[in-house]
Amino acid sequence: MSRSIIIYGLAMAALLILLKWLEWRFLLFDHAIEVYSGALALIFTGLGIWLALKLAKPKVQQEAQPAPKDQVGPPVMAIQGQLPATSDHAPDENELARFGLSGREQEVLQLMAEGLSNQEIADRLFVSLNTIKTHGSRIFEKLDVKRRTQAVEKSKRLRLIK
Amino acid sequence: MSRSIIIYGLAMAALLILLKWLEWRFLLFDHAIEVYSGALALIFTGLGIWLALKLAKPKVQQEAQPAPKDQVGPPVMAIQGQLPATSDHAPDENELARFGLSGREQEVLQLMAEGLSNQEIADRLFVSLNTIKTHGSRIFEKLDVKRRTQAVEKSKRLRLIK
DNA sequence: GTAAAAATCACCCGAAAGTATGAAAGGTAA
DNA sequence: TTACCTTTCATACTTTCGGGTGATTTTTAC
Repeated sequence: MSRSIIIYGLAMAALLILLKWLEWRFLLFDHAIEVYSGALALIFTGLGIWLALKLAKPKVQQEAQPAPKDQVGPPVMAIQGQLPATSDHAPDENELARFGLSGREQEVLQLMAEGLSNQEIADRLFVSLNTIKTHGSRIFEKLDVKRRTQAVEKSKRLRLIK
Repeated sequence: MSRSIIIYGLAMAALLILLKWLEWRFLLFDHAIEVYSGALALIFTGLGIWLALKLAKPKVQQEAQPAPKDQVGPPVMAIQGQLPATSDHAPDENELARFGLSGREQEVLQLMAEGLSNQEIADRLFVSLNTIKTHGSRIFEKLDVKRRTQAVEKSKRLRLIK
């Protein structure tokens, strides 16, 4: 993205230099300025379109390698050795340990992932709403996310929960 | 869309006229041409961006509507058994049609699933927060859920989104 | 060209989520 | 016993979500 801006700047500089050259080259023309203007306008319109598409496109940025969906092959060999044979629906213990989620926190996270509200989770676990909020904050902190939706996305992607 | 092009044409004309006026007004400056060029470049870059945003909007999805005919063939069992012939990362068109989500709604839903807040989605799609809220309400209504977490859970389970 | 659908935006308001801070009880290990 | 962790709960506060309503503009379909 920032690269696009740099490229844009370079293109702008190059075109202005080109303009300068044209100015010197064809100074004779009376209406050169109009031609220049039109060409400039068209060129930079195109540049703008390109820029807009560049900037509007980038959608997903992955900051972590999604855990391979299949336990096949000789995986990239995790950060700290691992035993691959995890079942399809069992949380990855090693990944889990990486974030240090306590048992209760995992429970809450699981229920969050199922779409329950904090109040519903509190009722389900027979604790107060405030307690769930506290757990929630801890979870977000440990997973380094800001919202429950992010926590769910990340924990599912990393197979922390089923 | 065609109106956008007309507006673009008019804007270009107006700006060239403005340029002509500036030329007459400040002809004294030696480096006026550079200033003009820079201003023109910036203005038309902006115009290009605007144009791109206007024109590039309805470029992808759409035409997801032609399936009101409920060919209730294979869908329901798609949860885990064998997903229909669709690729692993492509939404299930049949399921999708069942809920009648529009193109924009699918986009918003996808971003919700990635953990973005309404404000972030609004920024990403270059629309207002209120618009995203409206889309959200429609999505929840169509999916028959109450919260975004539920919408994400359900749509992922039914493979409405990747 | 008109009608319908989709997309956009606004305002209000209550509910839910999340932050910050503090604290108390119980279990565990050094 | 002390130190630490987990779990529980509370109050106060800010932010985000989501419902309801109404509206305009743009696109698409006929």
